Amino acid sequence: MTSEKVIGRLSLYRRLLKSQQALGQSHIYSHDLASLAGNTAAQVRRDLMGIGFSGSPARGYDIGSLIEAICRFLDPPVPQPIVLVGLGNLGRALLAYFPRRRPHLTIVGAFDVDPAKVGRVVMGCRCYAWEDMERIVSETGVEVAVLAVPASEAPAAAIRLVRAGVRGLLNFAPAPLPVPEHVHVENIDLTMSLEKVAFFARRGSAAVAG
Amino acid sequence: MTSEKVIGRLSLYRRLLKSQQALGQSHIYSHDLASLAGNTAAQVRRDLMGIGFSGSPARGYDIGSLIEAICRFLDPPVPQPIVLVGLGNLGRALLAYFPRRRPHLTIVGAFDVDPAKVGRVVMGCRCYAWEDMERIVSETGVEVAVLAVPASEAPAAAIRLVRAGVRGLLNFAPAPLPVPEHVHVENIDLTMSLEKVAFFARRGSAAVAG
DNA sequence: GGGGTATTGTGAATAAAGTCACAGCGTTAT
DNA sequence: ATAACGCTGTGACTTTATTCACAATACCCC
Repeated sequence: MTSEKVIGRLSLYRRLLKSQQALGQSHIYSHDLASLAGNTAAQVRRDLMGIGFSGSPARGYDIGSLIEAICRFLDPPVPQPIVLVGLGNLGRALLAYFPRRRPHLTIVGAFDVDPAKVGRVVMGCRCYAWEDMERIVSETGVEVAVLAVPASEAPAAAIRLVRAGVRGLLNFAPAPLPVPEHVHVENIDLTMSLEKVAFFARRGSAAVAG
Repeated sequence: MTSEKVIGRLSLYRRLLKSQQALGQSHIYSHDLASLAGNTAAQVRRDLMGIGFSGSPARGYDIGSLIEAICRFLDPPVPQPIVLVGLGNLGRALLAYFPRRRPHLTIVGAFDVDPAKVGRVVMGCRCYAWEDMERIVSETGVEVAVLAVPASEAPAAAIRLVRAGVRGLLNFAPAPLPVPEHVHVENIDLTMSLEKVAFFARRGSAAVAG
């Protein structure tokens, strides 16, 4: 009932709600949230039903308490540290992209094979030695890693991370990761996405995908 | 029958097949391709059925002709030019990531609001003036754009691109794009993906998503 | 206060995606 | 030759995801 897709949409709803809140709105209808999120009112209502949140027929949903409810549901009870593996162009862009200190998800360090990068602080994030990865990850209890290394390095890095206790990987390398059942892998395959867009741009198709 | 997801998997199959080919293999079984792709043999067979490709019961699929068949299906008949909009950290990383000259999809230029970047060549790609976007895009017949601008700029940029003839957008900005029906938008929402991974890392769930 | 209105919450229906399972067949071994 | 094997191609089925549609509800206006 709380599948992969629902989690993604809840995260999206939260961000949209925050931006509406910043605009001064206090309530929102399923219909309006749906049009911001690019889906249907029925889906919004069902998703919110899934986390047990109720609105009022007259005012819709209270934005403040809805954000709070989504946070309670999505966020870890205690802040969750994350590491970035690979400080190439993409790794640096990701550091710049993610706010230095998200409330509950913080990138606490980076690793790179290049010894020249070790010890340096890039975008406010310190780079540690490649060999120390297992030790640091397991000592600090990191359970989520972002993999931004070349495809050839990705499988080996994933194995090392999993051995050190990682249970979730955000993988930008176009390579299958040989991880055990209990590890969640989210692949972001840029080439695939670009090819999909190019394909559908030629067809007259309308779609919005996460 | 040839849905969004199938297209994504075909693109993935092609890459996996190419790498197997580079390793010297000439044939592959649905079972083996599935394990590379992280799905099931039945799904591989059904996907290939969708593009009308047949293998042999004894040898499986001929890798060379399968790649060719996927190319015929996925690739544009004539090379397709692409523009990158936004030359910040992420834009530069994307230029570095995509091979300078993919066979059928080539990034032919970039745009940025920053006048200091205009005229420069970054990662082998020339940056043009922000104001010239409509003109250049429509004159060169570009139909696909990669949006790597801040969320606040994305909707306006999307509108301008669509007006200039763009029919497909790869959008990295966490903002809904107000585009007409016929324009295909593929959203890559990094924050959402990271939150999903963090969420499932705490559960004991196994999944692979594109 | 009472009727009208617009919205929520949700069971039921529909659609989409993925899996099963088996007939058919080329290959190989005997 | 012929039998046995293991794969593909595919109809039927299962599961998952989404939409429909409507009763229940809170509010507003008169």
